[in-house]
Amino acid sequence: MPTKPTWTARASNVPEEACPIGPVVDIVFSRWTTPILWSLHEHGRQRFVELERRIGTITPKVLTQRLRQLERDGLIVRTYHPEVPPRVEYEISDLGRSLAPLFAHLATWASTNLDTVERSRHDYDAKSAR
Amino acid sequence: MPTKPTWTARASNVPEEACPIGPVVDIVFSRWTTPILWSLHEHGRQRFVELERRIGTITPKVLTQRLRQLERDGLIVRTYHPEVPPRVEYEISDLGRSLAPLFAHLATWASTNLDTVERSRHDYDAKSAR
DNA sequence: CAGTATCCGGCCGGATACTG
DNA sequence: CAGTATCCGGCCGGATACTG
Repeated sequence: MPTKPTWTARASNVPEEACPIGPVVDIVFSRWTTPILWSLHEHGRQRFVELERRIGTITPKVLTQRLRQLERDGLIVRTYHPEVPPRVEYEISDLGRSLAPLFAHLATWASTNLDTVERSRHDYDAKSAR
Repeated sequence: MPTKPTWTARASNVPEEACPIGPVVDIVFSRWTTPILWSLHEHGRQRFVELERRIGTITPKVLTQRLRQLERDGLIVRTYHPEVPPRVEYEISDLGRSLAPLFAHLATWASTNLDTVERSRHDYDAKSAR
């Protein structure tokens, strides 16, 4: 859980000025969580290696860390099948699924405004150059 | 711009499996951006020190970095008044303001589900302990 | 298969001091 | 006031090798 301590500290230091969405951002948008949740939501229940391959550039160590975090937060469910070789399946939970509209909202904002951001960056860099 | 290279790299390596909300997450939810945008949205145009005090635990160096990033992305507007002493004002842009519904959505999700996350964590930790 | 163990580099953010 | 310059520690994530 990457930046959580930061938010928590800030919230406790200056409670009245705390950004109300701080804690939830740490839960939902910490690193690798969106591709993992997205993959689980799109392609359903998956094994460890499937997720690993689908995400592409994540290492097993980090994937394990993120999956544990998401499981602890209740956003995914891990099922262990005691077979040989072992089989483990991950699926999105109801709580995780409840994020779908939010993600859709974000995707909509992106498709509408991402090119505006791009243009802004371009203009800013052009001005800085001269 | 903190984790951007990561997302970009992943997207270019495995385009077909890329999480579509990756890039926008880096823009909107990179560190300190939500409290800055929130403060600017709630309290209107503010000077550097006002923001610094309101956010509470951020250092000037980091605040400058984040403000520059947000300005470059077009989410805020910086106005420099050439006086002595200098006066600089920051305000949220139309593009930044367009994030308000999204933030509201996030706040709603948080108020509905944050205690579920808390309970899940508690249960998980209790199980791990034994 | 589904991870764990170790090592390691880079980067980010904090602290501190200074400036036009 | 609104920053910049420097230094520095910690942490996170990647690479690699290994295991029940």
